[in-house]
Amino acid sequence: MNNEFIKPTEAELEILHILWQNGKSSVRIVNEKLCENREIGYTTTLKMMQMMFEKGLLQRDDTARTHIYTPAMPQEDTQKHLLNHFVDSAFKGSAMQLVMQALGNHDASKDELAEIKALIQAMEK
Amino acid sequence: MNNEFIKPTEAELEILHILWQNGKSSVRIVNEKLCENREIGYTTTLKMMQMMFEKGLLQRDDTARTHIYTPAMPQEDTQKHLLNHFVDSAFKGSAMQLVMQALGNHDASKDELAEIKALIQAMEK
DNA sequence: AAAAAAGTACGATAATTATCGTAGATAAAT
DNA sequence: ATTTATCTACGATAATTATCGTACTTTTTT
Repeated sequence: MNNEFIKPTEAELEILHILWQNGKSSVRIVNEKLCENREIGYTTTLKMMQMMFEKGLLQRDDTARTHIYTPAMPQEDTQKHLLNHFVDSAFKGSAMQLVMQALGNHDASKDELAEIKALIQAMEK
Repeated sequence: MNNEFIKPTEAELEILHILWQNGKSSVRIVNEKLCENREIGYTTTLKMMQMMFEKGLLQRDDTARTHIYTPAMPQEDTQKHLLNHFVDSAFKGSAMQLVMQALGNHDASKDELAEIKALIQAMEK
C-alpha cells in the first residue's frame, strides 16, 4: 500500500485550493488565478506543479501538449490530514482545546451554530 | 509598535511546548525532554534556542553562565495566531468548517462536550 | 513562410531549516 | 593542580522551498 500522506507546503496548498475549486486545469489557468492575489511568474507555477506531480500531490493528463492537472486527493481528506497534524503540533493532540479556541476567536452564523449543535447532539449518543 | 507575529516552525514549537509546560529552563533541560521522544544532539538544541532568541520567540537571562530561557509569548496567544494562520491556509478562512471537521474526527469526553455547548450557548446571545 | 505566442523541461539561485562539530571558556571533580 | 565535564559561540553542511531564466518545441497569427 502507498498510504503515505505528503504534507503540502503553503504555496502548494494555494494551488490545491484553486484546483479543488475550479476542477482540472492547465498551468496557465492556475497561474492566472494565483496572479489575482500576488505576482508570480508562469514558470514558477509550472515548476511548482511539476514538483507536486512528482511528489504525488497532483495527477496529470499529458496526452495533449497542454498538460491538465488534478488534485490527487479530495479536499476533505487533505484537510483532515492537515488538521490532525496541526492538532498534534500546535495543540499537543488536544482537539477540543482547538475547537474552543476556534469557536471563541471566529464569528459564526446562526446556521453554523445550529449545525454544530446538531453534530454535538449526535456525538452525545 | 512591534506587533509582528513570528511563526515558529514545528521544531521550534516542540521547544515552546516544553517551556510552557516546565517553565523557565536551561538548554540542557530542554534537550533532555526532547531526547525523550527522539535523538537530538545538545548543540542542536542550543543552536535552535539561540536562533529562537534572536527571532524573538524566546527571552533569556544570561547573567549566570547557564542561560535560562522562557517563551516570549504565552501559549494561548501563540496558539491563537497559529490557528488563525492555519484556518486561512488550510480552510480558506472557514473556521466553522474546521470546527466541524475537528469535532467529527476526534473523540470528545462528556465534560468537553458540555463545555463546548456552554460556549455555543453564550455565543448565541 | 516568418514571426509571435504558448508550452514543457531543465538547471541555477537565494532563503530557510535542522543538524552537528570544533574551539574556547569556566566550573567541578579527582 | 590537572583532568573532566559543562557551557556558549561560531561556522559548516545538507535538505527543502520558492523563484525564475534559458533553451527548445509546437501551435497560432500575421
